[in-house]
Amino acid sequence: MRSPLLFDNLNKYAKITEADFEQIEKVISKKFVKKRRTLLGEGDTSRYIYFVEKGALRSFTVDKDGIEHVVQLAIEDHWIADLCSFVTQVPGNISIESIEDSEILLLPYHELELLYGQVPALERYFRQLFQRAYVSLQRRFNLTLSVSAEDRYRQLLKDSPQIAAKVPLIYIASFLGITPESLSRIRKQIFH
Amino acid sequence: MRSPLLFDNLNKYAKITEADFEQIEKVISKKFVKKRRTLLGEGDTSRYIYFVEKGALRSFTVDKDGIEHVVQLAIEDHWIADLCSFVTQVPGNISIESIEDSEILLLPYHELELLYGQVPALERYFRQLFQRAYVSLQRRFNLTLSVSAEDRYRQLLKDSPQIAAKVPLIYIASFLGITPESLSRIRKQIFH
DNA sequence: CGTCTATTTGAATGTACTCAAAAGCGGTGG
DNA sequence: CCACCGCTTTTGAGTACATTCAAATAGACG
Repeated sequence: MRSPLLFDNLNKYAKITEADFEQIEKVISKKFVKKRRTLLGEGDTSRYIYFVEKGALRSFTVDKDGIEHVVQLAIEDHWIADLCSFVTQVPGNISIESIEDSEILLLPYHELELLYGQVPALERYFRQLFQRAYVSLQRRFNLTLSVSAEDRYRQLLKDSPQIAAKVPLIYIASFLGITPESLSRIRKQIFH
Repeated sequence: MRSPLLFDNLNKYAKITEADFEQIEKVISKKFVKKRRTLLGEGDTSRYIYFVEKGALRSFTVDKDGIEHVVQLAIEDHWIADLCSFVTQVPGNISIESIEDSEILLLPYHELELLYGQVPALERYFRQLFQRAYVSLQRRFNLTLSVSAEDRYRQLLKDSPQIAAKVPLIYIASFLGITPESLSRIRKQIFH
């Protein structure tokens, strides 16, 4: 269960000692998933928050017409969850699925709550994580309202080149709030 | 500085005793503002989080073409702030303005941080407030991507009839992410 | 190789936008 | 009290960007 990737990530935003990390490791489990596997279905309560060690995941909702809307795209070294369901521990309407074969760390809700008391630095880490989530969502929402689909795609290329490079077009289009056809045309435009 | 409205609001989500409330009251100040006054300008650092006792406020950003985008509409009994700037205490890009003559309570950042240590129930209250802010933003974003402008307006009529009733059309249109002209036509459609 | 999924292209359509201008509403000062 | 001014709402006409529907092509995987 040694995960240098997670250890370094935690230390990017908080000071987590080796002893702290051993505590954390005890409650984390690792999962290998194949491509296109559902980790969390609509109506499930999110028991875990997921840390991507390798691969890529997406979270999405399904609207009344059956159209999927990608809420989040997560690659290596990032967390993903239905935060709404995770923090409230009630059933949510977000699904989480692997985009490719992936390796994931699972951090369970109740154990995390207990750990907060034992490892204060961890609470700071997650409080900041939630703050960043809010701020980045607000920024993304703002972009969606104020700039064209093409500029939003250019922004994504700049902000998250790794995501733009490895995630299939259909999911990126959905994440940007446009159709795959539109993004295909935008790409053609940009790259001649 | 007695504010029964705030006292009741705090007790809706946490158990705040009379003694707790006296502590809180000490750091709160009250402000009367005329219509169309700026409380927080672009580039300011948000020293306060505002509680609306009476009237209505809006927060908004201005994009590169000078178009305003309403981020939040707040009436009586609601908080409003540039949460991004408030929690980080760095300059933000959100402005806050009164829509009509209003009475506002100001809760300052540093005093709130200190109070957290003395009144644990207050920390719980604000943690939950931030969580609700995140969840409601996610929901709004989702609606913007998945349903038509007309359905979004109908949703607003259902969720926040008081806002729909008293806030001028231009701000509601901006909040919904459409032009005033479009909302005017949608309204005509709905109300014959 | 065949099937399933993803991407690209074309053509027609539509929803909301821009621009322009008129009408309505409200507050202020002469 | 009325006239004026600024801001808001409405209406009209033309437009643009992204959508839908349909179908062909390309890739991935067993």
